[in-house]
Amino acid sequence: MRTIEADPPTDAGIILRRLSQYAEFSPEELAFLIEQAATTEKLSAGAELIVECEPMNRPHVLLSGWGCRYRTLADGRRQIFEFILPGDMYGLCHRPQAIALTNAITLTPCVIADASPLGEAVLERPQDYPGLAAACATTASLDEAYLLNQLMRVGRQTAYERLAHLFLEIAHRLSVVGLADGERLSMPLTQEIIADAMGLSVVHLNRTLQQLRRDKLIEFKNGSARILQPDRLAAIGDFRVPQVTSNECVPRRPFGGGTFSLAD
Amino acid sequence: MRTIEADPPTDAGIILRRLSQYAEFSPEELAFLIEQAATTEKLSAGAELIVECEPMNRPHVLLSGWGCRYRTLADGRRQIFEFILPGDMYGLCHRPQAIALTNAITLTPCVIADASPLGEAVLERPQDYPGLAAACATTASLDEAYLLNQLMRVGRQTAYERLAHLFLEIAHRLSVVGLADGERLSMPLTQEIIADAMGLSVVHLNRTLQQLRRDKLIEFKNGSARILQPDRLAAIGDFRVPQVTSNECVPRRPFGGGTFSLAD
DNA sequence: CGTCTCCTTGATGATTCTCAATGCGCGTGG
DNA sequence: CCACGCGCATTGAGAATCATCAAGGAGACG
Repeated sequence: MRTIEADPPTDAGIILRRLSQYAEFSPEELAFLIEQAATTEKLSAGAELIVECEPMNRPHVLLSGWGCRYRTLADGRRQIFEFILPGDMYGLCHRPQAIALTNAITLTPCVIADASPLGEAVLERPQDYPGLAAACATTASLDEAYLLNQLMRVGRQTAYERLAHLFLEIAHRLSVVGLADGERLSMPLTQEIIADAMGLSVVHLNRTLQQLRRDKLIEFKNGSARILQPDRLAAIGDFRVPQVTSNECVPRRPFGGGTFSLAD
Repeated sequence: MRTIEADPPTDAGIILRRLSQYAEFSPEELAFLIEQAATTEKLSAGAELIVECEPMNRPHVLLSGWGCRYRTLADGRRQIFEFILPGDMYGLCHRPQAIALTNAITLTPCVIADASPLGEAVLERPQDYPGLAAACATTASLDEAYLLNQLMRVGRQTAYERLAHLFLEIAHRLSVVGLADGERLSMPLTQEIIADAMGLSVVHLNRTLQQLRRDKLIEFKNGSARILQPDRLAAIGDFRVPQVTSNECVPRRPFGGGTFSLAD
């Protein structure tokens, strides 16, 4: 299941690409970040990243592939809480002796990097790494924002609306790390996975996806998706790009719906 | 809507009662904590605590009353993310210049205390206040655990199961601060509020509550509830007491269902 | 060529929502 | 004191959403 790989394979840049969105880094911080991708590990799909109720060990960065955090009920029903996308960190927690609140697994073959030094720097000596600390705090807040979005979708939106919102959110997250252009994005999830994330049955999810395709809103083709009408999707799913740090912020207005460009 | 009150009215002890569950405090930390309840403020029901998309200002502690975090869709559908109970903190964020991801309001008349010094101590000088920092980290993790529980309920449980789980969770949280004994707890929520939290319509919530009463699982009487059969409720809702720091932790087993006593 | 995974479809039923109306307690003002 | 309004709980009826069960098809792969 696990293969240690000493040579940095390709993507150390994805960490930079991601985190440099959220703060300015000193040259030392940059060097420190690049080092994080020194030791990487390849995982096949279905590998355990985090096990619920066990102590959290080292924080990691996902360099490529998709993962998710989830929990199951006693009878096997599964709820996926959030997807872990390339450039995301997982396993970082402020609390000492923290135990995991959820499971996490890989959904596709993945490459991960041990980010223990980064985690330690941010938690133990934030004053020495202000840029890194700020960037990690921002990613943590974004994670919370995605979790809240997820709850909003599952709690108060129809299946159709949920999917519109989900695909825009994923497209946006992927575009931040350069894995989605204006319309096309990679979408390696099976319908069962999407269903477990959206709180739907596979059958109903399948039919709702068909509806989206029939309405010419999204296309799917062997592992990738194409957002055909981002504006209509945004209106349907009431999607807005998450805003976590103070800049402008469009206040919520009924049916106003901030227009959304996948390019940004 | 707001009334400034200089004299500490009654409950400074609730902060201690809550936080001392999670860490040992030095005498200085204790004194520091007690000071937090010096300036309190009374709010009526429906008062805004946090406004989405606006910069977060000072962190607070809720001393009495209930609040919630929520967001609404463009057409008015509301999702309540979590309840804020006596002893809970809100408005604390690691990120500088953070903007609020959700709204928060009071659901009943409330008394709040400004916890800015506490927030500053924990965020800026955690090494000087190790106990406080650890306790706040733990409460933050518990908040995340409650949010995940909420998503689990709404995404994968039936209305009946959701309510069983919710009431046990609230009973447990209240018992931590001494506001619930083994079976009886205060329950000042309207059905509309519970419905918005559980992602249900008011009508269906009403009928599901009746079912719980008919099944002799819970009783409701003018603003308070009585848990009649905690074990059966725990089995129905698949409830387990949240475990956030490393001690023993019952691993998830199909239909094993850790038994649950409200007393602890 | 068989097997496996995943997607798709049809049929049926349960869950849940919406609309609309009624009842009940409580405070307020006449 | 009583009528009234208001917020909240409750009920009935009908419809939409969504789940379940079961089966078939398409593609990948050894």
